[in-house]
Amino acid sequence: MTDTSITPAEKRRLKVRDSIIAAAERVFAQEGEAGLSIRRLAKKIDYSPAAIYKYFASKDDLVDELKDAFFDRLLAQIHRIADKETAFSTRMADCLATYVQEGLSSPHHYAAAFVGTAKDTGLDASHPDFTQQSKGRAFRVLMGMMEEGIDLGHFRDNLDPELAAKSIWASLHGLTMMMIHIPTYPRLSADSEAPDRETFIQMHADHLVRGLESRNDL
Amino acid sequence: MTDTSITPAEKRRLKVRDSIIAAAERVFAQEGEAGLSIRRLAKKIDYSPAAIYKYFASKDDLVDELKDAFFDRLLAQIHRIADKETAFSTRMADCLATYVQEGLSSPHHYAAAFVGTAKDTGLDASHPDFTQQSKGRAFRVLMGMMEEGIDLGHFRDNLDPELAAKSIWASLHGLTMMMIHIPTYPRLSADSEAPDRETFIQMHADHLVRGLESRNDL
DNA sequence: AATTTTGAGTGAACACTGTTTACTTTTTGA
DNA sequence: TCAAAAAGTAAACAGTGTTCACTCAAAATT
Repeated sequence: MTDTSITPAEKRRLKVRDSIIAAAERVFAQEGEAGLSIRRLAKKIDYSPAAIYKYFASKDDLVDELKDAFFDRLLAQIHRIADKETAFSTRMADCLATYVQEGLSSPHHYAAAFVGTAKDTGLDASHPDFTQQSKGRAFRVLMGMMEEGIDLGHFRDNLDPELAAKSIWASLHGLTMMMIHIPTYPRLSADSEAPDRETFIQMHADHLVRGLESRNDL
Repeated sequence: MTDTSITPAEKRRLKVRDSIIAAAERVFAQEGEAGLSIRRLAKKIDYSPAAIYKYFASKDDLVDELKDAFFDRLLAQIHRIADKETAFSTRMADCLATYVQEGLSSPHHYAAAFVGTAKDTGLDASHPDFTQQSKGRAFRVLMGMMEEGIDLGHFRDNLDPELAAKSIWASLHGLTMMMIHIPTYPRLSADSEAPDRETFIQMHADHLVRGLESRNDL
């Protein structure tokens, strides 16, 4: 039990590695990938640029780590809502809104997480890593709620849970991206009655849920 | 009438300018902004890199022109559908699908058009250029259909056309971006019954329209 | 305890990037 | 014809990610 097989050398190495990530995170959060240069990063932690390549194979690898960490946080927030035992409708709506809001809280992370990198497995459920990844796990939460909604009779029973979940996800993704890239979204003119972002997000979520609901007509 | 005040010199200048744009377009369409370098572009058209700066203030300016041209094409496609005199429902659904498909036909253009550049006016209707821009004009088409749908009684009459249109747009944008960045979207596993993209786009559009439709309950 | 081996860290270079500046050459208008 | 304007360029500046040969200190082995 005492032998955790972690030598002091490894401990030191991890410390340096973490300091690189921490510094990178600070820059990335504020300026995104464009503002994060290896040389700049090296200066910040008092190492040579080449040193960073002893810890990360490439800049992309380093940035991927930041993205993964972000998606872990996102997943945690989603679970914080999804695991509640509140009524289904509010739980669902809250989940959708939380997804967008968490994305907006780290716009650079969120946007970067969706531009395809090499090791990106997309949402291909057949990929071995899929269920392990935070992105995949976040999707499974959404898909689980989808199934619950269908079982409860809230949603049309002719829906394919996976496809419906992917449709919803796309819509959430779109709003998040719009709000990230267009600072004024969804403000109209300089009009007085423009809704704040939070209420617009809720409206959006409301539209999405309505699109799935079961009805008498048709 | 004969004096269009376009000198041979201006004509030549425009020819060179167009050749720059044409070459840039070819590279950009296939490799995106990352693959488009001024030096590479200069080689392709047999000019020095510095020459390009006699025609464009910056690379961003040049790329902006490509984006604008793309959005003009997108708008044209939208109008091709929207101006038809078919039934409202099919017209609306076709418009939404066309938007996504046109985005997918030029993924680099589409994705790049939404990362904010300096002169980007977003969707702020108060901005003087807003109605002139293709993006703004495309939005007005969508918003017009929104109003039509409400008038016809298809959509709930308590909807704000502008906000509803922006919600729909965000959802379309999301699906387009997902399909651009995740090559397998929305494929499930290697399952047989995975729908092709076109039917998924239609399903998505269907969900969106349903979310706006008027109903008896509630 | 001495010696070998491993690994951390580095300076300098490579091959790029967008952009600017000073300069030459060509074209145009008077 | 000649001055002025415009077109085009080579070279440099200030960056970028990355690699390589190298040093030096720490760990492992004898």
